[in-house]
Amino acid sequence: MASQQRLFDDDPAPDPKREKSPRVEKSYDPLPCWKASVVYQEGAEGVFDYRIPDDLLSLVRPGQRLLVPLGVSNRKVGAWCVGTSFGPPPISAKGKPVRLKPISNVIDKEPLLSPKMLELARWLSKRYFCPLGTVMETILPAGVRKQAGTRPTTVWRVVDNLSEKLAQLETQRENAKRRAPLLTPKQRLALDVLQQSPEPMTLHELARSARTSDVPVRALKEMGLLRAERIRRKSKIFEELQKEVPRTAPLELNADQAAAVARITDYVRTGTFKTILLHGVTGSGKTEVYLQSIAEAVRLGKQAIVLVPEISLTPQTVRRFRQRFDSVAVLHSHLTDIERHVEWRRISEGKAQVVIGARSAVFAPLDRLGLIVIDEEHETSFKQGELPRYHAREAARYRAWQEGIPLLLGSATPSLESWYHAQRGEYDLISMPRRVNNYPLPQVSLLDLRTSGEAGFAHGAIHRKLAMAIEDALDENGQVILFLNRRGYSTRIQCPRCGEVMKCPNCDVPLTHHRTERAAICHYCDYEAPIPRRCPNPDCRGGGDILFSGFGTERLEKELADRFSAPVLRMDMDTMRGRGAHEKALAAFRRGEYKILLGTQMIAKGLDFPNVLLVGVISADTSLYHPDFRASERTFHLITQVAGRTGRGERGGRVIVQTYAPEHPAIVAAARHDFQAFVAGELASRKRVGYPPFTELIRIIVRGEDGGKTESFAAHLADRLNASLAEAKDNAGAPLRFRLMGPAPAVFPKLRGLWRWHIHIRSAFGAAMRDAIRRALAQKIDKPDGVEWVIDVDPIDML
DNA sequence: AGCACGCCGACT
DNA sequence: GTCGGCGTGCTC
Repeated sequence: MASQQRLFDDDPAPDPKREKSPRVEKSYDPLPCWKASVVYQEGAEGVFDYRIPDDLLSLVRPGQRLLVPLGVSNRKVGAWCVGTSFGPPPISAKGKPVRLKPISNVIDKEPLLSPKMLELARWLSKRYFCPLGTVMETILPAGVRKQAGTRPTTVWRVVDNLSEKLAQLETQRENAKRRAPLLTPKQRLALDVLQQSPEPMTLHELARSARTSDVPVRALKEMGLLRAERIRRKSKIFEELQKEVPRTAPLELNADQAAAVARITDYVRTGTFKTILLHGVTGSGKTEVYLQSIAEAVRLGKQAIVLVPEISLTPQTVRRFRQRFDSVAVLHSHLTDIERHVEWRRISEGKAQVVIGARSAVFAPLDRLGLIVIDEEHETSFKQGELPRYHAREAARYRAWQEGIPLLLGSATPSLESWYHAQRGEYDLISMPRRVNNYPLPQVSLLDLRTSGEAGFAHGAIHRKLAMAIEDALDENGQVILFLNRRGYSTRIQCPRCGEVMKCPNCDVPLTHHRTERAAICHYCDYEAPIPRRCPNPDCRGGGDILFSGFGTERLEKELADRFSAPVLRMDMDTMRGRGAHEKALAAFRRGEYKILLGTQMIAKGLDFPNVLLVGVISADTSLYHPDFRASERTFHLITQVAGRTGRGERGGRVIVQTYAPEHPAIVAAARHDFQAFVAGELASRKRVGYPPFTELIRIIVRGEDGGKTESFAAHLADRLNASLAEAKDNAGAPLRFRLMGPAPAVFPKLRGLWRWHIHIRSAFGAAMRDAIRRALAQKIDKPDGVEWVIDVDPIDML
């Protein structure tokens, strides 16, 4: 402490805090060493390097999670190893070499993500503006991360130098002049059992296998003949056997299907990256094409991923795959953490031939991939609505490219994006324009609500002609599906005198009257308010009853019950809460316990009931006038998909579509089953206005409690982006074109109590646009408190 | 996300 | 003068 001696009285007293870190640091010797590059599981963004200490050198590999010290306190945090290298430490911003801290420990013994999955993660991170650590956390299911269904256990094996050890003990025994043999018969037996066992055992297991108590086993342990090992063991549920499903033979293919399978398997056999768009009308037998194409991949010793929309991932779908393949793994959001962990392990151990699942199953850790299939590829549920806002179709394309394998996209109504690429010859197009068994597509008639003679919905949601058709279908002992994409009872609660509509205080959207809940409910934030008796507006306090108008499924259900004697099943988010409710309801409908099925989106797709003779669309226009450039496309998809739910048996089927816009191209085309006409018109109009698929689109949403702060920050962001885009344009060798619009108030300017502004950027030069945005965001952004913002690349939700 | 640093006002 | 308020910025 001599150095702390004070030379002058006015010298500052030595600061004890400084003692530990002397002002003059010993210069750090930047010797090259083994380094691990990591990204943190949460917290700071960016890649950081750590020194790999010698004792961990053989244990650390990319794709593993590590425990590393962070910050001055060196608290231990989880991090993903994204690379290892030998070399000098990196240079800090101040120009000095960084003093690398050593890794504390490994979390996983083995890498959880392969180098290829790491590459995929890097690509996702860049493309969707998402921190790499967050992407890694998404790729690995939560159940695996938490090692759900396993617990740490001590297991024992026989020591390696057993004979030596025994000889030693024998000598001791002789020296002690003990007459009894070294090991009792029970001990001898237990030791033999453990020696024979390929796996180490717990003390309890060993005692049981040797048909004895734990006394002899403990004795062996005391003698030092057993060696302990700490491992994570799977709990019972993990060992649960996969249900045996009776095998069925492949169906006979028609000419279209056979040709499709031949084309697809050609790419599978040669191992060629190619995106194939399988355009097959509803009921054309696309699933059988998937099954037989996958069967070929399996014959070649390869594996397949099948992505389906969450909603159609029913036990029936899964059973169809289980009937054809020995080992099918299933991944979807309704699994428990443990179930998902079980499936993931089976997959990563190479035991699954086919993985079927929703969006995130695109990350299934298969290493002999031969084919990826995306069914209903136009479905918007393949886009994740939160960080990372990836599209499974794009992630799948990247994987297919990585592996050199085909990606098969199937749909009756392909997305405009995929169709456009097929038109340009970038994707292979395979058409199946006929239904299996040559069943005709159902006849679709439009019911013009403007001229139907009954003004609006005043007399109910079901018009005379539709009601008659329902009667006919029921008379023939058939079933009916009615589609109405609105939950609740009445969609508008209004004062008859002042006209005030009851709105959500957090979201500024009209509240929906829900009868069962006896409340006015906001469909965006779940705000609930009691139904007022009279107008709550103090200036009005008007007389007369509150006016309820607009139809939801709840009200339609009541109308059906009043008008028809047939049993009615309602399926929407309100009636289908809880695990398995969906499957149960559909099974009951299949058994014929219900004659009429009415519901929202969730009944529009995938259902296959041969006895459905009539499909009714209550209001085709609901989705048509959204201020969203995809409104037409969505409407077309919906009507086509719903219509496809009938005519799936020998008895045929018909469709009635109630609409106020019977001339709208999307509705006309859907009624004629004319996809070609629809896309031709829609593509032309997208081209005219410069929207996808002719440009790529990026949306930036700014949200905040304070409307003014939110708006001004959005404006600041837009300025910054504009500057960066302009710079990119100037520096480019070729002419680039970017269009930035906004900031403008979002379609719902206030949601969940937050004001919302958005900015849209479009360009045919997607990569250049993303680069320019990346540069704009690389600099520090002074974001006011209480304001948040997100980037959505290729957004689906434009509201 | 946590933690230190630092620049301002209230108090011994 | 010193304590502590929390805004700012860094973490290998």
